[in-house]
Amino acid sequence: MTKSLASHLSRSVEDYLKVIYHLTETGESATTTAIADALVLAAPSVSGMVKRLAEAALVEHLPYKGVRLTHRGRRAALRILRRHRIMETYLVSCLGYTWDNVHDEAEKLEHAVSDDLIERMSRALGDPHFDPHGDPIPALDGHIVDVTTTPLPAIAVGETVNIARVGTGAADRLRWLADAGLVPGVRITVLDQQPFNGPVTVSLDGTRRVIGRDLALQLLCTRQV
Amino acid sequence: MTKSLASHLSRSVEDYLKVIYHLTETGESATTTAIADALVLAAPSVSGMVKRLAEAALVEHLPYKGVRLTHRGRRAALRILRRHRIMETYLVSCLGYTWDNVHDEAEKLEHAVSDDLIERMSRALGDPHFDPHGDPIPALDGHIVDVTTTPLPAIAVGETVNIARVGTGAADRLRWLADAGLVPGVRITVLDQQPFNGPVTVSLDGTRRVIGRDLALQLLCTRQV
DNA sequence: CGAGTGATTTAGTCACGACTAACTATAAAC
DNA sequence: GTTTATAGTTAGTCGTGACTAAATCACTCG
Repeated sequence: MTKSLASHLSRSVEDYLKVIYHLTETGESATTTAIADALVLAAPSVSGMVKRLAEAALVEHLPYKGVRLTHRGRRAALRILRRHRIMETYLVSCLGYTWDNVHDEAEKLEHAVSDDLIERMSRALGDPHFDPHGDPIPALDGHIVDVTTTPLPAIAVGETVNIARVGTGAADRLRWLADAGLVPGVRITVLDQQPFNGPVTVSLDGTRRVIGRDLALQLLCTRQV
Repeated sequence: MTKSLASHLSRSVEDYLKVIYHLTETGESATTTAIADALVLAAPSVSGMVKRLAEAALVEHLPYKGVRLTHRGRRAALRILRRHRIMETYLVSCLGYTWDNVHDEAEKLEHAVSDDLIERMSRALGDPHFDPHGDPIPALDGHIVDVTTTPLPAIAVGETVNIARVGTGAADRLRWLADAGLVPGVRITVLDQQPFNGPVTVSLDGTRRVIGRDLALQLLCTRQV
């Protein structure tokens, strides 16, 4: 029974929380400018909103230092993340979207759908734990699995790994990867690692793929299985 | 220099257009108070918005008289109506909603979904022409079919008709009707019409149903097969 | 025809969430 | 340790879209 006191958070507030969560999750600190950059807003707008978020007890603000989500803020952020990822998965699995064009649609819908609808979608999908990009879907209780992955360039030649996750949202890159068959779930063997940030060569279903450094860094792999 | 437009109408503007369309469609005149009542707003709020809508050339405003949609306003309203009805149909057909609880969800989503998504949903449904309540779904070009219906109390005893449409959105009434099997598409024969606004008795698949006056008025029927 | 009533509009506020301009804190450079 | 660049904050404004209070229009009734 979710008595979300934050009965209703505005669209903007949800966007801020999502960005703050993402920044802290990826190790960056959630500074005013980092948030402003991510949301494409002017810094003073962020300063103002941060103050309101702090008043609403969604973040703790250390002036001139940055912000940290409170427990409530984190719960709210995870709820939005769940919506976003379930939505993306649903659009891809049930409505023929491709993983490179779901993001924008999900971005708008995550603020509009009810909890009920999200749970219906989740059920229709068999309650998945990962979205099409391999990102973990937070559970209803806020629990989110933490998969340890290794970027492809750090995998030794000869090793066989699974692609677990793709760390980019850029549509053109995603399209290229999909065309090459390099999607979460597939198994690849590293055939060659060129030095000096050179490309990686892998074998996928017996065929060779050469992957540039930038892209290879976005392919996050797991060793087990 | 109020230019604004087409590109994106705000959520509020869309709601106003929808209500104005609905009012004029059902024969009522779209006066300030009628709009205010429908949207549960204070009259001055409506006055203000009507002015803005008129500046944006979405409505024509005859002060103290009421408002009429312009061609552009009508097109915009029909686009939203299409979204709403496709959405309702999709939620019922694909996500297990019942016709009495789709309205609110569709109400929020109609403002957030892209045209692309709506068309995907429409295709997934086989491009339906009617929503679960029997309301016609406007086509992409704005064309909307006009089905001539007769309220059940005006059908003569002995006549057999089809229920084409249900003219209420009230969840409790819809639930009762669904339980009784009185949904769009079914064929019924009028067995009795009590005078003085009394109930109507019909036969549905050989079983009898007695329907109170209020509800019977909401059942809009067609005679042709 | 004038008074009254109800619908409508104007006037003035408020909250939200963006912006620019200008000020201040922190940290790095000499 | 002062200077300076950069990041952050304050102050003030704007647009949207709601509100209340007060004025105004239109129509009906005596």
